[in-house]
Amino acid sequence: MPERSTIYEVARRSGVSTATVSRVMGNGTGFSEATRAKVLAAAAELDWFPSGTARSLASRRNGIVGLLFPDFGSSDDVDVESPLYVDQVIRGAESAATADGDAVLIAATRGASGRALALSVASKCDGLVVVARALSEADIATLAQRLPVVVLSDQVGRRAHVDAVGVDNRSGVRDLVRHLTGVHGYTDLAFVGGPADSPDSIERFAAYREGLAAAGLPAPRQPDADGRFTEGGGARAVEELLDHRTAAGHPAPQAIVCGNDEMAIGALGVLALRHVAVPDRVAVTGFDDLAIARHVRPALTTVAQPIREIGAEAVRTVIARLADGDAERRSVVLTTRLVLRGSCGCAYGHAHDDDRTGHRQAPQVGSRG
Amino acid sequence: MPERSTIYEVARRSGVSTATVSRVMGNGTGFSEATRAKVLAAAAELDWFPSGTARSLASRRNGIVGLLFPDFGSSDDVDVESPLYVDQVIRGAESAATADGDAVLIAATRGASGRALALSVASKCDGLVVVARALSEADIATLAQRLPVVVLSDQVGRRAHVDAVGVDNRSGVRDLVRHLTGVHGYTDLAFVGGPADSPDSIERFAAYREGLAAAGLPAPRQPDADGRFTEGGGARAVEELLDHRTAAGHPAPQAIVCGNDEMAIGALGVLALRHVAVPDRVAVTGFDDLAIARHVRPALTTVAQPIREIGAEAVRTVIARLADGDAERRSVVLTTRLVLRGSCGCAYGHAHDDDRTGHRQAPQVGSRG
DNA sequence: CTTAAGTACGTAAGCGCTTACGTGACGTGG
DNA sequence: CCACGTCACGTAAGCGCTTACGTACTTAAG
Repeated sequence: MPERSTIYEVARRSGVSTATVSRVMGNGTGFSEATRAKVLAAAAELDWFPSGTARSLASRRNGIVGLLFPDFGSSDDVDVESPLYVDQVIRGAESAATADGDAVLIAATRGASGRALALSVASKCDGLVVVARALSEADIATLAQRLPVVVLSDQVGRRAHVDAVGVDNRSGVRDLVRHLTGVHGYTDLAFVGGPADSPDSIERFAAYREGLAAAGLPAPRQPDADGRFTEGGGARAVEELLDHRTAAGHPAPQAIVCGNDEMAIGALGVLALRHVAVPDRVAVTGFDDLAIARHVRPALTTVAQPIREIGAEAVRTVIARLADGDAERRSVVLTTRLVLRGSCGCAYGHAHDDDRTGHRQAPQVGSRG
Repeated sequence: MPERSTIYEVARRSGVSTATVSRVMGNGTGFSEATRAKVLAAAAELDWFPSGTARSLASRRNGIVGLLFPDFGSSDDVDVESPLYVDQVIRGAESAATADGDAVLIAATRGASGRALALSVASKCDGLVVVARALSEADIATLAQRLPVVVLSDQVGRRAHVDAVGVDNRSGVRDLVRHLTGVHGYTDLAFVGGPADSPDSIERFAAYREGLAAAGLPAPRQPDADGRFTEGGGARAVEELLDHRTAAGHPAPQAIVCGNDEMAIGALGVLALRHVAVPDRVAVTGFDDLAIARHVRPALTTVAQPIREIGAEAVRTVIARLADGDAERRSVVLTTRLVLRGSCGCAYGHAHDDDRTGHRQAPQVGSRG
């Protein structure tokens, strides 16, 4: 790389002070049109543009918001946990940040390396978005006293001094269970959960139980199987579920409610291998409404959540907090939506059916969640 | 946010100079164990960790590599172009960066806003990865004289002073066409291309022509249709293709070779709607081997490319260049691999078949590619 | 003509670190 | 006992910007 020029050279070359150069490149007031032209010309001649780093140090803002997410890929071998979810969050975050002139710095916490990585990232950002399970409570607390932190998909409202963005898992799952029990009349359901420490998984299971209770059906204390939120895990969970039932002399459940789409897809695979007809013999549902959900056969009935919007809203929340550090603590809860396709027993068999969906509500924003 | 403490307070509190604090927090030599403990204790008491920004300015390195990618989402309405491809690149980049203690700053260039965004991002990074079509040649040149730039999936070796990472599109597509013509005996093929300015699309079409020529078949000058790399675009392209053929009194082609998986999936949808049996009446193939390719029915025959690895390799190349700016220009070409599934006419009908694949070669790294 | 309010700058003091260079203490070989 | 190398630090000069403050000049009101 050639020697970089600095604001001093630009200032000298255009016959003004560095302050004026800075003003021209920055906020845009306090100089005449003629001066502006001179400065821009000098900058262009030298191929110069201001150093973001120096700018950040002087102005105490660098226009970077960090995004920390968990990556279980390496520890979980083939069953890479839903990169799709995080990918969507990333894209949403990026678009909200770019819309504001900021950029997103991403880093995955892998197991124990969390704290050091988090500090390193935090030291380079104005604010931070932390996806659930990426960081311990203690680490979040440490960071939160240095910069604005927004937590994603965690039990909204649990923490003091930390903003949160999440979705209404409960009403989505309740609608789903009501549909399964009410419309299809299933009475024998099973739930395949995600990791036991996943707030989303916990909430979804709780809502599943509420749904069963509301239908007058008995509800188990624990998920019937743990699919770890992965396709492979879901497949294994369903295999065990089926084997257990068989061993106990029971038939397969009428419906398998999965904690996310990936596990549901794993379930579909196992059921196909075992020649169990879906949805005729067993219905299967997911959660997320990933793009893939409409492409599997039968197409997956699921609960849609606005994943990109979660990422976007998180970044907006960080930016808002940056603008007003004393604002009241903020909890955003985005709504979910039941998406009916073939796998629950609704009209199926056609490729590229229009989805039949529940109604959509406006997002709700509240404080003290 | 409370007032942040600085290295000065930590130094005073631990009874050493700021230089020593810096040494303890940084490179890790030039102090005794006792001193180290004192400094760390003071830092912990004050909840202090060094400012990445200040550190960057002083050390002329910030451990951030930027990733610029095009986002055609907004301009293309429903047909968001393959976010999946970029998502994978991002994840690959992230993992390579994290492995090196760096982080990745991402930003999407949307249409004309490109240059300003690029400068803003570049000013915050040590080096830059630019996905094909994210930036103009001129802008890349400007940036390249300030920091290391690596271009992705572009015609490898075209630019001076800019490293590149790409895949061997040609051999993948040639293998594919040989399979289609040789094994299945198809003689009437059609090609659905991506955007005319996409280097990948151009290369794949060129290889398609070579494949046809090698089989002694006539090759068109242009792709038979343009599907813009999107699912919706692919669907429309195939509709037009079919209608054209019908209008001209010709039958549908025996095989439709699509420039990427998403268009192939769109094709599958249209063919299903029109009750054209795949692969019995028309075979369909893609390119990329996205996760979804194995889930559609029939499962998609496609050419796999190591997308994550592309992102990872790009970051590694940036880092290498940072370490040795005078090293020879570097071009990395990763290999592709034919993945045979049902949609080309090979064994089909089972869910979760094992894929049958071509052989895998070691990646080739060369210079002056 | 005087005064007050702008406007268009320039001066220079940082922002919070890193690091080249210097210093003193200590050990070691001759 | 001295010269010299090593180690553990301290001193202080930046890194390349932003911005509070000050100054000179212009304009308009009184």
